[in-house]
Amino acid sequence: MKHTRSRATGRTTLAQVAALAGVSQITASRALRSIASVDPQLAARVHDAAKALEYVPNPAARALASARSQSILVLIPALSNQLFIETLEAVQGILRPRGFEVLIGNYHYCQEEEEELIRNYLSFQPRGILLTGFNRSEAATQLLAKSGVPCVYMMELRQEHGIVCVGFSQEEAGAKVADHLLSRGRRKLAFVGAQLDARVLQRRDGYQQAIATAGFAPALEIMTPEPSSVELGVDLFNRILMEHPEIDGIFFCNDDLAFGASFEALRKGVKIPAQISVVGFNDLPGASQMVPRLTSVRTPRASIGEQAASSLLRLLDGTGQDTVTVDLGFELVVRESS
Amino acid sequence: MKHTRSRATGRTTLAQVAALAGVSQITASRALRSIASVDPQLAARVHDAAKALEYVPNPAARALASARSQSILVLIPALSNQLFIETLEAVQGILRPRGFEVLIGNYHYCQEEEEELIRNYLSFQPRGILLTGFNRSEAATQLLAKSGVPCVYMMELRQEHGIVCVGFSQEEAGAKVADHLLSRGRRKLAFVGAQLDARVLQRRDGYQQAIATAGFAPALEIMTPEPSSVELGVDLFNRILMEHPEIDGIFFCNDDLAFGASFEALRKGVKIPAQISVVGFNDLPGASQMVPRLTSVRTPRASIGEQAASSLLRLLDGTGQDTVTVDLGFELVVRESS
DNA sequence: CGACTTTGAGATAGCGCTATCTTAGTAATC
DNA sequence: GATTACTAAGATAGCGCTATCTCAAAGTCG
Repeated sequence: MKHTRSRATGRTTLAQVAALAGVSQITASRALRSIASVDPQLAARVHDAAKALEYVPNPAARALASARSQSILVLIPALSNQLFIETLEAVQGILRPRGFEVLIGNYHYCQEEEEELIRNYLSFQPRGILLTGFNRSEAATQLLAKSGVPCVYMMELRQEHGIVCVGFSQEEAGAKVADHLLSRGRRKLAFVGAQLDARVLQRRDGYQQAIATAGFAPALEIMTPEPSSVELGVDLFNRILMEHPEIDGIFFCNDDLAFGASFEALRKGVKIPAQISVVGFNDLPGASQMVPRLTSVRTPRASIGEQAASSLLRLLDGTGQDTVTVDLGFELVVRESS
Repeated sequence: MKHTRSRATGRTTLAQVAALAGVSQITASRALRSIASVDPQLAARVHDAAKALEYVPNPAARALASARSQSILVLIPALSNQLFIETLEAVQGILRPRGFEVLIGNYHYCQEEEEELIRNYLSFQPRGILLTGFNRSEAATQLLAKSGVPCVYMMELRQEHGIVCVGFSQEEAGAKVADHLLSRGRRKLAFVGAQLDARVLQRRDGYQQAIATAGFAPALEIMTPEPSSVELGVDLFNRILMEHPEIDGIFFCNDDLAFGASFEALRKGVKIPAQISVVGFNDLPGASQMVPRLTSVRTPRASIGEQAASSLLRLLDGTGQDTVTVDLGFELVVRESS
């Protein structure tokens, strides 16, 4: 007897659907993929058969035969930051309904890990990749280029041939905060950055530039590679109070830090904004309820996810340009803390 | 000429590795999968060849040929809750290094969506599934059972044949909070629950039971299906102040809500805990820095993710029992707010 | 020492789909 | 009306791996 593997997966195959519909397997395949050259009547028969048999295509077989998957990789630097979660949700909201599988790669703000993730996930032949910013290892960049997989960059902007990106100007946002603090009469400004990713540095640059343009000079800059957190905000705020009592305005590059500072200020009896103005970044949920309500920069992270995913989709179906820069802007939300 | 599909994927195949190593393809396959019956010397040759050619296996081909993938599905009710993010990170920390691909399914606390996700992801033939709690649609349960894919349940406990679960007793946690508030002399207790998922209800049950056991009765219960948030905490706290001024202790089923209440209390000049004791749940980052520092129940969400993933792995390689209940406990962290 | 396990490596045959190539059948062109 | 040009549906041949089956070589034993 001819040998046949018995798998008993119990799953319906395309062949069964085709048989029931009375067409060849390839026609069934074409019908289910809505390929034009199939007679509408035949297509309808195939769809009915598929429904009747509860047919579910096998993604592995499809990927193997067509050398392309239906998955899209999203690389983000952290899940622990609410910011990226909102972006991710928006991305999924666009991609999943369109039948794409969203693979999430969290590289913990680590270039080596990002490179490793790219290497790994590239073996899944993703249809496209959504990346956060432009700062990555040379090897990672090479891998991406060599793979030929369409990429869309999120969060930062860069006008360069072949780059599709969706974000806002981190520099301008930083500048806006500096201008705001200066407009409040603050002159001894401190910049507090944690995590030190590329975006924080860009905000810092814009902020410094704005201060310089206004004819002043930054008074203090604290940059720490530690991840941003409420606790860290408490510590850094205390450090500023102790070591730099002259500071009258602080730009925390992340709301978490500003939250911690606000708590500590309440505890220490330091008046915000009377004594020190505080500005955060991202306008995370809760910022508006802080005591005092926190001035922050509202970033369009959900829209970024949405638009980036849509741009990628357009790139995939060929209706998009391969060089686009979508600037979604930001909004300085002025509240009590400044 | 014989027709051959030109794909130009440029990717090395197992056949090339086998050729370079001078063995048959199947032997190369076995060697790379570390299957015992391969001569160590041959295996070494194969590994060298694979490294030299930068061979990366094709997951689709592997999945198709073996009728099993290397992916594991994790279903969580929300990404927006920091709680689940920590669980997720822990799960990935265990699974990814072992070569598994972690598929994340977020069902937004919606049974229909969970069912849909299960239906969809099951077509990827995941090796295993990590689920949150036991509360799901009948259809979803059926799908899971029919699929035969090994499952591990997180967060809740249920001693039942064939169930592997890792979590803690939500009831006991609720009871512990009630006892604590009573021990502080609080007698007019309010329970505030949002989202109304199964776990919140379990905490509520334990809490009520404990109050009854102590010979008292709950004074107020606010349950809203809205998602938990700082803003909601503000609103509900205000509602309690206005409509139930007699309340002297509140158990917020989520820290978010307690955060909002704390802010509003500061703003309104309501003294916590002098006038009202406040207890949160989950001990999210920030709870310890709140003003006043928030009493909360620290839940072992990271350990739950870790242990659940490990249990699933054991189930997969056959070294685990199919009925296990791992109770990781919880800890009431008493701080200033009570 | 010959019949009988064990073992390890290779040969073969698909997994369930889709890319190509063919081939009838139909329409268009002169 | 015969030649050319399309079209739509089917036949064929894999995609890159692994499950099984085969078979020769190497033990094992009474």
